[in-house]
Amino acid sequence: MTSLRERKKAKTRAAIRDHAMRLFEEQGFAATTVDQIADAAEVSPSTFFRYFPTKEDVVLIDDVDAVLVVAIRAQPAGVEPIQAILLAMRDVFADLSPEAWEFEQRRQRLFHSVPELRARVMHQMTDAIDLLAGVIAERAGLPPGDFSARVMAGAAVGAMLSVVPSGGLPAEGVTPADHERLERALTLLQQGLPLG
Amino acid sequence: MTSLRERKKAKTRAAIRDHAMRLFEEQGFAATTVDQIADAAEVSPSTFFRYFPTKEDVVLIDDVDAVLVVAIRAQPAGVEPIQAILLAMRDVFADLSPEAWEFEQRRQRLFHSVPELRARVMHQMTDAIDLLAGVIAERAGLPPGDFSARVMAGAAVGAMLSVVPSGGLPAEGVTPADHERLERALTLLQQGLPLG
DNA sequence: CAGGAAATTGCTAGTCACTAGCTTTTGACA
DNA sequence: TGTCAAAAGCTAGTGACTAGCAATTTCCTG
Repeated sequence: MTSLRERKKAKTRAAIRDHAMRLFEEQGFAATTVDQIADAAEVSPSTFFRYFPTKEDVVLIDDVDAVLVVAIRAQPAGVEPIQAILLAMRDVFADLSPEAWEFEQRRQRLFHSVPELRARVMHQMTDAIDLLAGVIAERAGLPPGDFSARVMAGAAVGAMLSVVPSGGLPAEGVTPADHERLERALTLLQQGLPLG
Repeated sequence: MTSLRERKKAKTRAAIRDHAMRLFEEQGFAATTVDQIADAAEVSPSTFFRYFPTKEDVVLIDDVDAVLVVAIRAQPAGVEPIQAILLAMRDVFADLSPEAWEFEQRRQRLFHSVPELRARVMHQMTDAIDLLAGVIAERAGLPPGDFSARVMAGAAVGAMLSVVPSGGLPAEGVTPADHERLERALTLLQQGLPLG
């Protein structure tokens, strides 16, 4: 079913992304030019921009939030909202292949060190809150856009964010150590944020 | 005490910012070039960059989080953390002069409509969490860096963020309507996030 | 007030991300 | 094999931002 064209396109996309990641890791994000990446991937600079709208986008993925939403919807109806998020995250992480896991870690490392990328990831947080708010309201039988569901979604995302000290949306790639902290954070939130 | 030099500098800075804001509002952020701003403010483009490192920074302020931290520290010792945040915000808003308030609203409107700016504001959220976590731990007599304090800080910031549907850190400028929602959000958080 | 140090500004020339429009190549399919 | 459309390359820009140098302005001291 996959035509030659599609296969080639996928290969080009992968080549660009791989060389970009490698160069970012070797020389840093800012010091790597799009031309260098294009050269390494043996495409023209214009082709680079046809595949990725900006240099940053090479390391960003699109539909991660959506995956989480699906996983939350898949939880049994009786489960409480925060608990459902927690279980859903476990499912998502359990489904990660070793390669995917390793790739996530590399990306996470990049996010960690490059401010511009961190900013972009944060930006997706608003969307994450929107999505989560929708799912929470849905599960609780509340109208979409319900304020209390929104606040809970915000608190959940914020709690998740606090786990990775220097930023990075957990749903988008976390190290194993972070994963455990993530669980603890959501558990705390579930218990009404006890201190100490 | 203010030398001629300092006064001139302040005036130049204000001129650049005012003209930039005006042009952004009139023509949009992307459509406004630094050269235009420089022309309008009657300085050279290089001078623009001496005052503001990037075009975005013209609309961004620096120490807003610090103000909030001070206000939280000023709350009486017995008050619970979230409550302290709530009271502190009231104090901060009460202290705003009418002009400052109006300026904040203009900025808020810009953040609302310009994705790049939103991203930058979000970026400051991590710092906000760090600061808040410190203050919360301090007030609760916990060691700095305490995990539960961090999670609470994250949840608080997230809850505040959820108030403004399309982003924008509340502490940095909110419309009056937002202010009321902000209070409600923190109250909900305080009550352990009841739904409905 | 003179006159030099220090700060501030402007200018020049550049790099790099990104866009628009056009031509050339290459895979698809009759 | 010939034709059509997708994809890649090329050219020429724009605009944010930097580095370094020269001119100007404010400040300070004698």
